[in-house]
Amino acid sequence: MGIVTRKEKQKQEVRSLILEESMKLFVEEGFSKVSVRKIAERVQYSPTTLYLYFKDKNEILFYCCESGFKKMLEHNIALGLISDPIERLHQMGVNYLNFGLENPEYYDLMFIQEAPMSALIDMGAGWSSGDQALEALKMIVQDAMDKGVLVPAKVETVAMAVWSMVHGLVSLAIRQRLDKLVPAEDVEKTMHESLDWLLKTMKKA
Amino acid sequence: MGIVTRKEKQKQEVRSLILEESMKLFVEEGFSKVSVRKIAERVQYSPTTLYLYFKDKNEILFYCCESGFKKMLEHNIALGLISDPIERLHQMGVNYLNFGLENPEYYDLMFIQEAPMSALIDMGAGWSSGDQALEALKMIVQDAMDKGVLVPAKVETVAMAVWSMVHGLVSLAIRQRLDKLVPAEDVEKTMHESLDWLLKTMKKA
DNA sequence: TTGAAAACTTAACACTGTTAATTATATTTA
DNA sequence: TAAATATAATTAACAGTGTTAAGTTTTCAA
Repeated sequence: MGIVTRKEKQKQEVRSLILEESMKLFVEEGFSKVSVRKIAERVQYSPTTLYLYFKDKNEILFYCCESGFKKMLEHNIALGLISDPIERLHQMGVNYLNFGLENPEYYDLMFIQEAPMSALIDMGAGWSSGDQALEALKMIVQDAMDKGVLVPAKVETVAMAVWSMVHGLVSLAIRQRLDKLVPAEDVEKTMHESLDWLLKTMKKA
Repeated sequence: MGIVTRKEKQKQEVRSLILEESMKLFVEEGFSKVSVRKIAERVQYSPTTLYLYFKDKNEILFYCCESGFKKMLEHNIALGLISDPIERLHQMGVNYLNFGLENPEYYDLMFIQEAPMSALIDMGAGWSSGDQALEALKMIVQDAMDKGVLVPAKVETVAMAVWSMVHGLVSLAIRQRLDKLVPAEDVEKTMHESLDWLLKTMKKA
């Protein structure tokens, strides 16, 4: 349990502190409006110290996304209880919409911003919790086909369609593009109607 | 012919010049990497002069979007020839995907960036060409229902679903999120398959 | 030709992400 | 315990950003 591991632990604590405070700031003010100096002030370190723990601002953001995915997975824990795959898929979609609308800044970071992905590419690392969520989606689709409640098709194709649809809804809503289609006060309701429509439509008659 | 109108015309020319060069730069390098100073250098004016023609950088971007929509509408001129509404809707979707994939930076400006919309809100102005495109979409959906090839539903709901789906596909692709679902080289093909799937699925049996 | 109005530029402010060089703080060795 | 070393954190600086206020040049009418 040498001294080396204790130091390692301290280092991890500083890292976590930076990530926590960064996340708070990102959610409060949005990625682009948060500067390294602002984060540094919050964690009571000099701005340049952050560069000893992270390669750059993008990398900080990237690690924040991981916690966003965990938050998202929490929304889905109760999902396993639903046996009907279509119903489960539907609830998953509802959760997705709710997560996006309730945490627009999180959602922005995770799915709209360019930065996290370029950080990922620079690092050659994986996207573990993100991949996990996608696997869950694919499994439900597969299950639905196996149980014969969905017209057979390539799993990836259908999964992509469903994901794109809910992502499209959330990201257009977040960027205020959906007000162009229906009055602002009806946006949320219509989003859910669109999701309902899709699920009803794709369900095997 | 008054001198006042000639001056007005000159002013418009400078405006157009700024917009043209800005658009080129935005497409070449992406919005966030283009600075006011870079634009100014291209148009051979001092940076501050741009502020005599536009309120701020966002407003420049906003006016650039208009030309993006015109570009998009061009993709759709041949559409009127297709009589089957589902087929027409399908082709519209294909055009949308192609436009997005061929002009990712344009697409980014028009549908992903936050800036143009906040400029619009500041101005209290409309989104004329954008609205136009959405009207076209709604009309096709309406037409399809009238002709009985689509299960009746609220037009806005279906239009939102379709738009969200294609937007979701393009925006996830642009941000490299779809590589997480299928190998990068299969992304484009699978996107089209997803669109095909949606159209086939929603078509009244 | 003078005076006013329009067009444009220079200088500056308060920021940004990031790097190199420097100082302070622990830890290890003699 | 004192000196040497390695680690951690800082200061100073660079080159850039959007934007504003003040000053200058140009254009045009009286």
